[in-house]
Amino acid sequence: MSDRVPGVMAPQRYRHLLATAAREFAGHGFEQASLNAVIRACGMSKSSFYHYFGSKEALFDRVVEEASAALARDLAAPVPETLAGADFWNRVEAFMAGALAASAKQAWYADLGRIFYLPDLSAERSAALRRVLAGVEDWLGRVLAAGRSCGAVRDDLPASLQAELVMALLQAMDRWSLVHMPEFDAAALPGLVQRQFAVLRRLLSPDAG
Amino acid sequence: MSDRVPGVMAPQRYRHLLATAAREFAGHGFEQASLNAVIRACGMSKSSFYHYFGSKEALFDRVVEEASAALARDLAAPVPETLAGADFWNRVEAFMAGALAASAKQAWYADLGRIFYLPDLSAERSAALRRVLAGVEDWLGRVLAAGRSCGAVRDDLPASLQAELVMALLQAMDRWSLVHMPEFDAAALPGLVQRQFAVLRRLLSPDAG
DNA sequence: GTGCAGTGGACCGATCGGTCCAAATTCAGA
DNA sequence: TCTGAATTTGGACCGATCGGTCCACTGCAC
Repeated sequence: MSDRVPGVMAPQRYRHLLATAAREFAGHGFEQASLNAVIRACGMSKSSFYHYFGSKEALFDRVVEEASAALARDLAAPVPETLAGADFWNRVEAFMAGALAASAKQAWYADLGRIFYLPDLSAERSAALRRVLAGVEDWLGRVLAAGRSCGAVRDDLPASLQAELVMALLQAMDRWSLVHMPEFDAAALPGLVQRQFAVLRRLLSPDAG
Repeated sequence: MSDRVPGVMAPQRYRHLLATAAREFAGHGFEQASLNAVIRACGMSKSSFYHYFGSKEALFDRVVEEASAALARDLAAPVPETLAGADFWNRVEAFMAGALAASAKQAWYADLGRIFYLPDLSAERSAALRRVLAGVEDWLGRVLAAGRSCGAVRDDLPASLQAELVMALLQAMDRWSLVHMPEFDAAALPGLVQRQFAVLRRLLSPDAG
């Protein structure tokens, strides 16, 4: 009956470990996160952990890999070049709405978000995180290029700067929402999200809208 | 000849200690910063340090206090309400140019900047940092209010969100500049700074400019 | 039985912030 | 100039925590 496979953890313990680790890493960053705390919370002993993972870094990499893979699976990010056209901004908005809905559904995804843009310092240690960051950066860069190609995105600033600004704005909105959301009633929420999207659009659109 | 005052460190040693600590805190955040590394770098022993400071936290507080006091002295931030008027944006731009010039002059100020917006986690420990953050937040809020009162700043988003977005943008520009500045020749620099300011203005101005 | 995946837990060396005390240094009063 | 108190210092030491190692013991499969 048991689905045990040698060298592989039982699925539910594995999920529990990764979720606990994700929370810990998201909350404290890689260096400050306590591996001891994670395995303690999972009722796991040191030797058991090190039987399956080579190091704290390996656990971090696994968390990043699994979470980003799941997110990519759920998100179905469009090929950037297909966004170009007259309704560039409508397509972007549609994707963002979908992304927002998906990420609100899974705490797992929020942890991944906090992992990959809160602590710049953690990135240096994890090849997996660097890979994911590079992937997002590349995708965003191509989206911006597509927007420029159809006149929907202004070109008076370096694209790399625009990408950094977009990431910063999204992160700031996220952070603000976490803190101030409870103050707003649910009815005002869709309008707020829409106005937040409008901020991005205003930032990137050429002057003569 | 010696200007020794009981219970007070010799001025140059004091400055060296604070500067070293500022760099360490800015680079690693409060928790991850190594007090041992700081005093080692200053050729100071544990007991000497603890003779003058009660704790690592006290050192952090002192760094924040001294740096922010020096910055406030150099900056001469205008009373927000005096910015209101037809040339709100010109006044803001003038102030920002002055602030940029002042902060570029002193490495000390850059460290303070990194200290107070990179690690949200460090803020919880230091009353001094919380106080400075609250002061900046309050000042920025009043600037935004002044801008609204004269129609220079849009009011379709919560002011607290606008403040957070402004901080995020400034930080992102800062970070981007640190990385990408070397790629641009000095001639292109003033135009770039101007366009970065234009980004802020575009973010905050009402649609019908 | 025998072998091996899996586990508990003692243990390691390093680093952390912080304490303590005795020696060194400084300085005032005689 | 000597002396005694106060200030300042070096450095051993403390308990805790860290990531990581090691080994003996379990329990199941063949």
